Amino acid sequence: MSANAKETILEAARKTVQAHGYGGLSYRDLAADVGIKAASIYHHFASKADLGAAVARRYWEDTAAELEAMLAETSDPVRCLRLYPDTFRRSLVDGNRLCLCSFMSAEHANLPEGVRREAQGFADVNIAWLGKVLALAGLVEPRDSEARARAIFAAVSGAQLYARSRSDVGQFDALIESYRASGLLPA
Amino acid sequence: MSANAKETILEAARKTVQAHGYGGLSYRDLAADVGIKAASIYHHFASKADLGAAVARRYWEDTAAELEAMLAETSDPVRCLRLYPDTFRRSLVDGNRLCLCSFMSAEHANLPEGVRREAQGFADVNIAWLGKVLALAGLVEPRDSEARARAIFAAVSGAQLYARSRSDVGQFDALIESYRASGLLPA
DNA sequence: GATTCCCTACCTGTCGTTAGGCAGGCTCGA
DNA sequence: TCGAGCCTGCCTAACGACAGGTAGGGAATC
Repeated sequence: MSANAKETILEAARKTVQAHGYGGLSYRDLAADVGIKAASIYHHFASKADLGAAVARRYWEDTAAELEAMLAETSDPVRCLRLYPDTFRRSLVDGNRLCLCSFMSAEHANLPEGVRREAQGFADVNIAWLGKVLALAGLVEPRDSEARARAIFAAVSGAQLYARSRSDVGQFDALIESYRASGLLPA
Repeated sequence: MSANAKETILEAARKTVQAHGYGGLSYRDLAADVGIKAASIYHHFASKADLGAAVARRYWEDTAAELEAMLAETSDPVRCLRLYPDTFRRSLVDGNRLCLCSFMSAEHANLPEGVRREAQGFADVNIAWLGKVLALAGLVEPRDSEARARAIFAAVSGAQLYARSRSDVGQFDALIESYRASGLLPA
């Protein structure tokens, strides 16, 4: 447990926040999850705010790497747009979890400043990537690509939120399909 | 204070939940808000779960009435679709608040069953109304109107969530405009 | 006289956080 | 090679604050 305790804590905390939010993250429960005591977490993170910020930062870093890898692998922007909703879909499949950024956006008013900032990073990363891919695909006017990117990100987030409220991934799939039918996403 | 204490509590609780969620709703703070003591709330609501369910129920009832009134007033479905995002916009303007249903959807895993059910009622009401209006407007195939209604509801919710995370109503307006430009909403 | 509405006082449990200690592995001078 | 000292990672125990909820009483209303 010792070697990568910090990583184990980060991972467990991420999963908890995606299910119960930052407010639902408790040092005692988290410690029990990873098999240590609550006070021991303070050896790795100075405060809950520090932990929250670290979790959110790791979340967008991982996502940025994953999205870049996807684009590098296929180099087909339209296919990338097709695959994009899958990251959100996976959270739902994995225990009906929400995007960490969405949960923290809801909790916006209760969040320490550092946590808030890192949570926004996730949206920034997604929108930047979508904007780039949309420009590569040439589906929208270049000057509209960032606005469209934001729209796609917000809409997919909303779809995940709705599907989660029904504990039904099928609802997510249907919503994405509707986005394609309506023209928000390429068909 | 006595005559409509229950109503005052419901209203104050609704505003708190829209800002801090069900988890962020505390009997002590709520009591202080309305000018009584925490224990006195139990004369009106038997438990926090009861209060939460009542707040959510009132929320969708009010929304249902408001939407029906709007449709009855203008009887122009396209204009109704144009005005629809305004309900969400108003929450943002009023203290950067979120839709109560969206917040509770995020908190889904932490909610008592009764609260969860009433929170879903809001989405049901919105989707049913949107479906009806879309059918009246004849903008989509009748058999697609409910799916499109769901898509609009989810997308607008997502837009509100994103705008809130930036404390910027302008982002909401821009997102709605993008939805119109892309064809999700009529232009 | 019963009901309504609110009160004070208190219960148990959980929260984030801190103080202080203990065991094992590291470095480094004698 | 040995032991001293230090760092790391974890522990137990406790702190004050706050949570939801309860018991029981007092005053006004019907």
